[in-house]
Amino acid sequence: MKLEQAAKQLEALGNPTRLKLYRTLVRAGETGRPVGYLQESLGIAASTLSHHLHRLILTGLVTQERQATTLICRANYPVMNDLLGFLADECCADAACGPAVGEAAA
Amino acid sequence: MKLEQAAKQLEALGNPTRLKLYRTLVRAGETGRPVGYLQESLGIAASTLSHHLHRLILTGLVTQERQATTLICRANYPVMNDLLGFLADECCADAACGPAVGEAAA
DNA sequence: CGATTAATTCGATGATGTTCGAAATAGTAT
DNA sequence: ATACTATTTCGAACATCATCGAATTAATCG
Repeated sequence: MKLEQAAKQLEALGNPTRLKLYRTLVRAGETGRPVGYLQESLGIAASTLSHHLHRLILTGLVTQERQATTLICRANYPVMNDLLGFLADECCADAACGPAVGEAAA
Repeated sequence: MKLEQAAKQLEALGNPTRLKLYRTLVRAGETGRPVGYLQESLGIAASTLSHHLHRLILTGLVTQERQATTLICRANYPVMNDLLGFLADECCADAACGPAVGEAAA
């Protein structure tokens, strides 16, 4: 059931700390950011960050790759596009919506 | 801070029951749906539905209008479009994303 | 191997969320 | 006013979440 998956991803983004975290990664692009950088950047305990990262990774919104001792985190853009598509599809299934939103699902 | 507002809306949609509820309203269009209809449709206790509706209304995603003894609920499309715009903006601020998503923010 | 750096897991605590049934409220019609 | 329908609020039980510090694991380098 696709709805369950979408709900999990929305819930993952529906926390201010995680949304900031995700935004940071999205803005970082393909380069990604090391966990340590994110921790300093957000100013939270390493264990708390690890917890939030884990949740984002579980939903597929974020990926990790090791580089020696540091872990590089990256936003998973296709997953976000799927989520936007789901929302746009739901939004425009039967109803008239704002301009151009339907395009996101294409 | 716009991010806090977006996080609240995402959290509101990030629960399977509420996402189903919201989807039903979105598909109903401007006609909307009475609370009683939604309750039967979702098969949950009236008090539970009322709780979820309240959360959606607090974030601005849903509106209500009285018609005699029944309350008509409607999806608030502009709010959803703002949310999609926020996500698309974040997504495409510095990074290359999938096709056409940038259009959702226009 | 031993030391060092980077990040996660563990364990605990307080806060918040989900759900229900029962009781209360809002609105209408007789 | 009374009765009736539609919905919300209340109170409670159980589950999940957010956060931290301390202890642990993973990976490299001397």
